[in-house]
Amino acid sequence: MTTERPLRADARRNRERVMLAARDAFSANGEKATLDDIARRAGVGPGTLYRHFPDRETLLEAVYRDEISALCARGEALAAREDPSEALAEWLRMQFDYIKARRGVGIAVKQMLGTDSPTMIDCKTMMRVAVGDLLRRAQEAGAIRKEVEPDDVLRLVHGVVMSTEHSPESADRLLGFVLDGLRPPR
Amino acid sequence: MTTERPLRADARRNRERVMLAARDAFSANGEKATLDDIARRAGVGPGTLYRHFPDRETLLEAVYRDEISALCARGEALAAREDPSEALAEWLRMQFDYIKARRGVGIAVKQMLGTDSPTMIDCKTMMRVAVGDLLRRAQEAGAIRKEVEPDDVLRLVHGVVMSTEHSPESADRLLGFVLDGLRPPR
DNA sequence: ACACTATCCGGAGACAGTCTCCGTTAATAG
DNA sequence: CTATTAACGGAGACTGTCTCCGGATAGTGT
Repeated sequence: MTTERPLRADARRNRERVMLAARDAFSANGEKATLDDIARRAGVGPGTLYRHFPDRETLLEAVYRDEISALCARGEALAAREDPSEALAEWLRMQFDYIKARRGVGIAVKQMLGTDSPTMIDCKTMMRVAVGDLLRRAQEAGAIRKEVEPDDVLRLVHGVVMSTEHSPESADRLLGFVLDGLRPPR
Repeated sequence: MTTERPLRADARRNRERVMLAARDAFSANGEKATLDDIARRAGVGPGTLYRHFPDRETLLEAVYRDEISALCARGEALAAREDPSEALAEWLRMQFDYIKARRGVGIAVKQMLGTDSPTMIDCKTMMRVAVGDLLRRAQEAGAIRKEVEPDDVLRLVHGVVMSTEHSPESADRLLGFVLDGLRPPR
């Protein structure tokens, strides 16, 4: 067990600042935001940034994790809905909105999606749990095929989101087709 | 009209070499292949590489265009098949194989998919034509909904390919769902 | 309030990759 | 064979990533 000392006040503050600046920079400039620039915007030196986040990837992961976590939390709130099919669809739509708003983050994360870092595994797990719940309800209501798995849904929606990145107007249309494909063959 | 002088023999040869080296490097190392390294592998100086391809993007586009072109040619051959539904499915499967083999190229291209460079527009057009033909036949055979457009198919398959990049075993499964979603609601 | 020290800050700079400039080489025309 | 000029290739400017360490400061004990 490593002794978990709490961060010093200034350290915590700086860490927070960097993450905010990074979130904005990645959202706006996508993957080509420079780290030194993020440090400058955050009002800290490059050294400080790199101490908190050893490399580009770590910083990106931290930002991404925050966002995913928020997304999953909103998913839980939806679980209470009466119509399970609509709840699932609504959650998927939320993901679209997220990607639209944080376009750059998505792209940047995409590049390192293969890396099985603990953070990434965490994110995937969070997502799986969130969608799993909504999916199960929709299946029990007979709106979705029994053999569909949480990962299937995640991958499909992820795929549609990615491929409609530059043509958002067709996103709903495609999502519609995909959802139709998941319904039980009557 | 710019006078189109034919390339000098050595220039043509070097250009070819660079493209080969680039294709291999991108396939293997993905987006992080360095251009100077590609030049070295191709047996030319960096200056030569940059004269033929002013920047990273141009080189990538050239490689990509070649591959897409080959893919479309193979699509035409499929158009002769008897079963149009199967021909379409087969072509989509070919795309999977391509991406699997040239993983890095795909990733790298993804990052600049927004750029509406002439080359990219060309590639999209080629693809649209290729899939349009197969799609129309499948629709006439009643295997696919009438309202589905070529772009829908391209985006969907592109999405599935992207999102199963790291879990190829589920690609067929997902493609199956997607195709089901495109079939006429009976 | 004061001093002490573990912790943290920040910027100079090492290193790597992208791309340019220009003197040299060699393909092609006459 | 010579002249012309397209093309070569490497030295190096520039930019972004990341490291190192002297100086500053929050937190702690007195």
